[in-house]
Amino acid sequence: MRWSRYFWYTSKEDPADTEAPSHKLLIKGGFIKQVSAGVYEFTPPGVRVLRKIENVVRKEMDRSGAQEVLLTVLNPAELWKETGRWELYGRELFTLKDRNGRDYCLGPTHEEEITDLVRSFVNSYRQLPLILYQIQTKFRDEKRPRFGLIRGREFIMKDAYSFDADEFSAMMSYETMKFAYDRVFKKLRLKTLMVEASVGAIGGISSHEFVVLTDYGEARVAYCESCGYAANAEVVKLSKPQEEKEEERPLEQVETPSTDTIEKLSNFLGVPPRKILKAVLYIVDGLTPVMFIIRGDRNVDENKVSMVLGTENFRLAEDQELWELLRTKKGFIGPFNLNSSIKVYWDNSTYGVKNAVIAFNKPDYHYVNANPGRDFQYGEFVDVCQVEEGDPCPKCGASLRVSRGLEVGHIFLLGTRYSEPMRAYYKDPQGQEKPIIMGCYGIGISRCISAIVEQHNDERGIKWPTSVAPFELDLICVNPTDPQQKEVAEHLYLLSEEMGIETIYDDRDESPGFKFADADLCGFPYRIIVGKKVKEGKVEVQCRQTGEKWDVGIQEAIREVKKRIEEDKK
RNA sequence: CGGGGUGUAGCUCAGGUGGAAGAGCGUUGGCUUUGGGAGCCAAAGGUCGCAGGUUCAAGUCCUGCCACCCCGACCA
Repeated sequence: MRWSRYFWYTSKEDPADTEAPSHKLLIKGGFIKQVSAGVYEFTPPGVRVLRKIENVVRKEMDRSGAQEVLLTVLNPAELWKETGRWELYGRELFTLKDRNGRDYCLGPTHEEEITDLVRSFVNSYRQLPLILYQIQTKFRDEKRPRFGLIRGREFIMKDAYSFDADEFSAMMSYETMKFAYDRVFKKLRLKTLMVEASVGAIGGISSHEFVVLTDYGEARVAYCESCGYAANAEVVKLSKPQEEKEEERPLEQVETPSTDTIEKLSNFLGVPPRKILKAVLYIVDGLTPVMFIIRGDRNVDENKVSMVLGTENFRLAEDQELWELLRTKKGFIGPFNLNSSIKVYWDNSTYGVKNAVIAFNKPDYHYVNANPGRDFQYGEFVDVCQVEEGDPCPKCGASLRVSRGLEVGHIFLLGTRYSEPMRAYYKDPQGQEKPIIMGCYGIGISRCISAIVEQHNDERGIKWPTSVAPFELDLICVNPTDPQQKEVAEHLYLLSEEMGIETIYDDRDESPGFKFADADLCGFPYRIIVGKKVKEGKVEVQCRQTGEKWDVGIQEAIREVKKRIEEDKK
């Protein structure tokens, strides 16, 4: 491809309104252009990267026996009503009506549709197992799109669905996908961590996420460097700590004016936050108050709360509700003198404290030196504590590391969540009707572009792994007005095409620095520079990943680059 | 959905206290230049996010709305 004719425009200036390196570089490098919040266009080079990723995924899916389908973007509401998700999915669902007033949505995921497809053809155990997949644009009306392709409202996803006759077979399908995912991410040069994930309120059986560690992810991931345990922070179990050994001091009521945060209270009393018992009041389903007591230096993990409550429909109580329910205000909530209708849960972290500070619903007062058994009674213990760096690994007890991560893949053994309500049944060898066991497996294709850039960039720009680079080779003619340079460059261009190298030939009439800067920014794995040295029969080869550069004879240049490209792609 | 911020040329931004719409980059034409985002000359380019209001006069002040970005809660 001759750059002078190619629809590819980079920017010298950093784009405004971008934060994440991948977002910045993809826009600056002219791979994508924003159309509205979370909606992006792909330019020709952007599409080339996208297609390469798709093809890596496609190849590994096909290799593991999955078969490609193409479902629809426009989904009729009826299917979604069959599983109840028309209501459950909530505001994330992009919905619309046709001219006759019939309801549709733009598919955010395709369990309903694939189940419908399968139930209409599969009716015998002989037709199972089966794995179908598609690569399709999805739509989710996200509350907050973020970081370019990392979280869009329109995005491209590979979603696969497995159909099995029994749970054992379903586990096999699950494992097959797990291995396929490992291969995919290896080929994309994405360092991922496979973490245990929440099976969520829909009650799946098993679930793992493939996570890229980066500050611009939205998942919190905990992992153990000593035993290899890794999990989404929300599923890491934290148990009761050792009982503290400390002499019990006499209980006091202390006036603690306007200490409405743990920090203020801790400073005011000169007591470390871990000795303070914090109470948090939630309102469930808009009416039922539920109180959680947790150690002051810890935070409530609302994902864990939803597990305890069995619903996601809860929120923190507002100031007015605190007054109506407890006659107190924020900072002075405690488990004392409560109306019996208020359920109180004690987080495991509160176990065994001695001489604690705790509020008792009297504004501007706290108890100091409160001790369990003597001054208050524990109730039901739960685990709603957000995991922090250094917490004990639930497998081996070593210190956990906690880090932000970007979820690029998710595998989920669904069971019969969809097949049951949609009556996707098959007849077993005994002639019994049974629901198909399903699994679903996603890879965020467009998100992977960002993830790769997050892991492969430097201050000059992107460093694409060869397997996904828009072009493998950037051929730069330093001075196209020099007939000798021009001739050599044209020759090498033709030769590279002949050798099957994907080459962009930078024949633009621009200054050398301009072309070099673009080469760095756009991240081609290899660069051949045709410049002054052609007089000595040499050109320069550069490798973007390693930064090495060396001169080679004009005749050897293409062959040498070809060899390296082949190496990279293994 | 809560909190914060931004909106002026294609892009990045400047425009105290109201008084003729600006710069750099990019674009177009010309000349020069060619190993790290070149130089000189000339030119084109604007619904100052939108709608109201105050005022002799609004990019600037007031009200409402919209869009986008960031932080939190949620998804690949």
